[in-house]
Formats: sequence, C-alpha cells, structure tokens
Amino acid sequence: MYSPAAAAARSHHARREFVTAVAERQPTVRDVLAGRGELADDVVAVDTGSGAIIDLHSPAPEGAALSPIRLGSEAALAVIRHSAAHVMADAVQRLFPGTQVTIGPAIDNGFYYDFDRPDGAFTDRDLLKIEKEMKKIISSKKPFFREELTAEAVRALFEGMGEHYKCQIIDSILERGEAISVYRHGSPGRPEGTWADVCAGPHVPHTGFIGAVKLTHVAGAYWRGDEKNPMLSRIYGTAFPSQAELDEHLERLEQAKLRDHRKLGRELELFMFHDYAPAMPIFLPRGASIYRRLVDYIRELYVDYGYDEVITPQIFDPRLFATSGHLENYRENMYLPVTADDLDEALARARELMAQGAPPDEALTLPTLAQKPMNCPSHCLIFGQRKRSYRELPWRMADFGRLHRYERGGVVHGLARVRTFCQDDAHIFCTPEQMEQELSSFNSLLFEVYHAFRFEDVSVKLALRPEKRVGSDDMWDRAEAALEHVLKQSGVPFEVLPGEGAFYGPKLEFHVKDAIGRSWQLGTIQVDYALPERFDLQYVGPDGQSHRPVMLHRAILGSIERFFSVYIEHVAGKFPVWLAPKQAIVVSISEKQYDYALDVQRRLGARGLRVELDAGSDKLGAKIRNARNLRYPYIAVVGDDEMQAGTLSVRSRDDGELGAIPVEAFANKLLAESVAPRLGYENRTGS
RNA sequence: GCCAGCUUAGCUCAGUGGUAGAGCAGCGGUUUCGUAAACCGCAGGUCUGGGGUUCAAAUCCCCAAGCUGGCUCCA
Repeated sequence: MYSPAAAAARSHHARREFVTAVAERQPTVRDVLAGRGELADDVVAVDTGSGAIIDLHSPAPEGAALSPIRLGSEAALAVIRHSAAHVMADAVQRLFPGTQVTIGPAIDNGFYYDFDRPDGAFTDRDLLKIEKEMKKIISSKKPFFREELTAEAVRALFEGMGEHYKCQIIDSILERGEAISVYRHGSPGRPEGTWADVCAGPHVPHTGFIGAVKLTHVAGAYWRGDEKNPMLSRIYGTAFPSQAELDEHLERLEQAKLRDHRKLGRELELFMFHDYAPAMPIFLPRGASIYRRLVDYIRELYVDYGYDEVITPQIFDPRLFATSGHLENYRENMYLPVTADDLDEALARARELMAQGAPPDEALTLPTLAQKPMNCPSHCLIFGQRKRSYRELPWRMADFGRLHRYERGGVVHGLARVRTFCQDDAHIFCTPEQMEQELSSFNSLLFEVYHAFRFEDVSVKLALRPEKRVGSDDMWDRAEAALEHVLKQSGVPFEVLPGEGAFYGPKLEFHVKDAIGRSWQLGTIQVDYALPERFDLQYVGPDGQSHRPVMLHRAILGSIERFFSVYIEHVAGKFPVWLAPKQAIVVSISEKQYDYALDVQRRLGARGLRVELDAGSDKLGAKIRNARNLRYPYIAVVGDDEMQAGTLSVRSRDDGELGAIPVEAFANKLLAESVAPRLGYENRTGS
C-alpha cells in the first residue's frame, strides 16, 4: 500500500543524501556555462558531444564539449515533453491516490505516461482536472534535480511508496548493471514536498520551462507491451515551450484531419464501407477509376522491367498452405471458408457421433478450403509446373490478385488496414548469383515509382529473423547477409529492425514521408530460401544439374488500398491530371451556352479526356465552389465571350486563372499532363 | 482480441426521461446569373440492432454490431 508518511520519511532521508552530495560537489554544467557566459534563459540542457544530453545541474564531465541545447531545438522539445510526463504523473498521483506509475517517455508529437489505477481508466473529465493540476505545478516553477542513489536506497524508496512496477524497472536496470538515477521536482501539496521517479533524464531546469501543455487522449496499453500483461491506462499529451507553439501544433492536427482519407473518400465519393462487409472497402466509380490507373501504371512499368503477369485463384485446397507453412504460421489471419455441402455433411456426421456420446469438439471435423492471404504459394505451383531451365531465370512473376486476411477488429483503419486488398505483388525466381542484380534493379523500379507520386523522402529498414519462422538458421544467415551486402554496396543508409522479418525471410522495408511529414511503409522486398525448398522448386543449370532457385517477394506500392489511403492524404485529394477520375469540368454561365458547353465536353471526350459538364441552373459562383470542392484539376468556364471566340476560360486548381484558351489548345495541354511521369529509359537497370 | 469512447436524415451536427430538429445535399418550381453558396416549397428518421427499467426511453441499464483513438499485430 502507498503510505504518504513512509514515503515522506524516505524522501527526506534521500533528500539529506542529496544535500550532502551537493556540498561536496564538483563544478556543475551550469557553473561551466556561466563561466563561459553561455548561460542564457533559454538553455534547457547541454549536449556533451558524445551523444549524451545532460542537465544543467549535473556535474560537468571533464573535457566534454557541453554545447547548450536551447528552446526551439528538437532536442529541447523532447526534454520538455519528458519533463511534462513527470509533471503529469505527479498531478495524477496527487489527484488519484493509490495510482501506480510505470513509464512515461517523450514521443514524436508529445509524451505519454502509463498508470495502473485501481479505479479503472481515466475519463475525459479526469484529463481536464489533471491538466489543471499540472498547470499549478508548472506555474510554480519547481526545480528538477537529479540524485544518484545506491540501488538499495532506490529500491527501498519505491518499495516504500508501493510502486511495484517501478520496482520491476529498478530490478531490470540492476540486472543490466547500470547506475540508477532518481529525478525529483517540487510538488506543492504533496506531503513529502517532492515527486520522484526513476529516470535517466535529462530534465528542464524547472517546471516553468514547460510553457504550454495539453492532454489529448486516454488509451489502454499493456504493461511492457505484452498482451499477456495487465492493461494499464495511458494518458497522451503534448507540450511546447509556449502557448503559441502549442496552438500551432493543434492547428496542424486540424489540417491533418482535413486530409484524412476516410473523410475525403466520402466527400469525393471514392469509396464506401458497409456493415455487411466490415473493413472491406467498396470502391465507387471515381475511386475505382484511380485504383485502376494505379494498377495500370505499375503494369506499364512491368513491361520495361521484364515482369510477366499471372492470374491465380482466390481459394485453394488447404494443402497448398500446409506446404507453404501458412497454416502453421499465418493461420490466425486466414479465412477458411467451407461449402454448404461440406457443412451439412459435417453437421450430420457430428450429430450422429454426438448421439453415440462423442464430445462436440471431437464430433465435428469440418473440411475447409483456404482463401489465399498471399500470392507466393500459388506462384510456387506455377514455377513447379514443369522442369525449368536457368535460361528462364530471373523469372519475375507479377500478380494483382485479391487477397483476404482476417484482421482483428481493433486494428482495421479506413483503407490503410483492411481485410481484402491487392498488392502490386511479384515474386522473382532467380539464381543465387542473380539475386544482387535483382535487388538493385528492384531498387531502381521502386525509386522511379515513388518519384512519380512525388514521394521524395524514402528511408530503408532491414528487418531480421522473427521468432516464429521457417527455414534453417543457415538460410537466414545467408539471406540476411545478402540484403545487408546490397544495402552497403548501394550506399543507402538503413536502420536494422531485429525480429521483424516475415516468417519465411528477412525483408527490406521502404518508408516514405508524406507532404505533412508523416512516415509510411509502402514497399518491401524479402529474400526467401524457404519456400523454394518447401515446394521443392528446381531449375536445371548450365551444368545439367538441378539447383534450387532463390525467391524474392516484393511490392512497391504495397497494398493498393493502403497506398491509396497514403496517397489521398499526401495530395490532400488533389489528384494529378494523369490519375484524376475527372480531369476537368466544363461550367456554363447560363443556359444560352448549353449547346456549346456540351460540344466542348464531347470534343474533349473524343480526345480521350475525362471531362464533366455542369450546365445546371446554379449561379457561376456556386458551380465554381462545387467544382473546387470536388478538386477538379481544371475548371473550364464558358460564357458568351468564350462561345463567340471558340475558347474556354480556364482556372487551374494548382495554378489559378489561366485566362482564355482555345478548345484544341486546352485539349493538348490536358493530354500532355495525362501521361504518367516516367524516368528516361537509360535510368533503368532492369533487363 | 484488449482498454476507452462514439453511433440521431445521404453528410455535418442540435436535442439528457414527456409530440424527433437544423444547415447542406436530394426532389419540384421560380431565377439564366462572369469565377467559393440565388429564392420559394416538398420530401427524407424503427434515433445502429436486440433486450431490460419506467406510466413514459434517442435520453437510464445490459448484450451485440460497426466505427474512432490507443495497445498487440500488420501490406
């Protein structure tokens, strides 16, 4: 149990140790900065030059560079937010006694802290109260200070406060043999006067540096991220040096909301969902138009990059997925459909067996089929159809087949996480010697595609073997080494993600940053020695012997559905002419120009352009407004003047008024913009 | 699946125990207008579904579904 009196006693004891330490102290960072005349009001902490960031009151390490971190820098923001997390935990414990603290880091756009509250989760009203309490602590400008305590002292301190999660954290720090530091800040109203947390730091000099704070939402989170552990209550918030910066941040969130693909999908009539098909999008004509163009664009590139497209079934005998390992490793994500005949038969047999006394779970054995969650197994069937020669390799087998994966209810999200989708999927069967060339050719293709969609900021991650996997350790060693080698050779910087590979092989993930700075994983390429072995795939080499091909699983857009969601948000619904479902709308001023407007629409349509007509009785202003809301790339206004001159008064969505343009000239302009952007052929390294 | 919240007309949202509302969209009419919203009228709802409490439920309680934000998982 939490005991304020005991905690206060511990705290005072610890405080005495701290004071003693201060008395014998060496010069602090603050002393050093002051000596150099660099101690400005906006200095939050210092960078030691060796990667560590430490507080002003820390003892100054000998010979360290100590460059000040000032308000306005990214590093300062993280320090402020981490300090805000402490203040929040302090406020929570003042308001909700008996609540235990766990961890509370700074994250990308703010911070969070996970609590174990006996009375259950926090409500939105609680958040307001907590925020108010935090503001009190902040305005009192209480200093943060650091103590290095002995392990026993720290353990006793938190044990005494009834902080069982903290004790677990302390124990794991001790196991790693690291030093333990405790951070405190003054907390008016708390009996012991200060609030303490096991923390590596650093923190702001005093709570006043947390200029503006807002608690945003509550969420559940498993202790240590493991779903077998108890669920904690997480409170998310964000903090900034000033209210103005917080307001700006909130404004950015509003902007992001405006480009939310679920909202735009509804408004632009791109796709819909229905309760009868949860998490399975239904594409409306406009959305289907874009979807098809995305796929067609990739198909065009496949011609130049030497891919062959195949078409494969949706449903297979489960033996296919037993062979591939999916039934063992991917079962929880698979739909296992059953025919009505099989079901009736199985039920009849089960009734009979149960009448003879069999328990229900033994009586019912249901023959099922398997809906494919991936294309790779069927591609292995294709490869194995007949004897293959080395002359056929590399064989790049593309498939836009629809996949179904059962996703748990809580994870689905608009188009970004759905239960049916298709990928720009392909499997490259090649010799081990060809693998590097294939990886690098894929790299060129991928960058060409991202360039076309104006994703200019791409980062690469190397995901290594997961716990649940097929294939020998030797295979994994080779596959991981191959990917790493290609990355190092190409000089592309990359991050390593241990344990995050697919069950059949390690993978490269390609992440892009969108127009408002958010990062998304799109493409991937995965090296796989396991499936060729499981399917016993072979080719005859120049030596007349059988050899095992390597299989590369790869996608550039990833799932078309997810890509669509990212792209909608990237361009805020303003699709370029080559993708837009309707490239222009002809708008008449009055019904006098109806015939001319209709003729213009037909002439443009005859040139292969996708053109809408608004000849309704709205006023021009209303028509323009509607057309702009639907994000037509061009609005072509026709009135008496244009009708006389045979022109259109064109307004570009992206470039504003273009003035009067002859119909044919406008058609040519649109046609020129209707072509998907391509790199020159010489830039491609594919065969 | 877990934690929390939400679900009222096609869309955005009012309505907190006592006769279901608004704006936009739709439909009809009038207007034919020069670059972001003309005017008048009409229609539109088993208040997500089911159960319960109550004289009375959109409103309170329970169950389910879907969705939203997280966690875990992931293209």
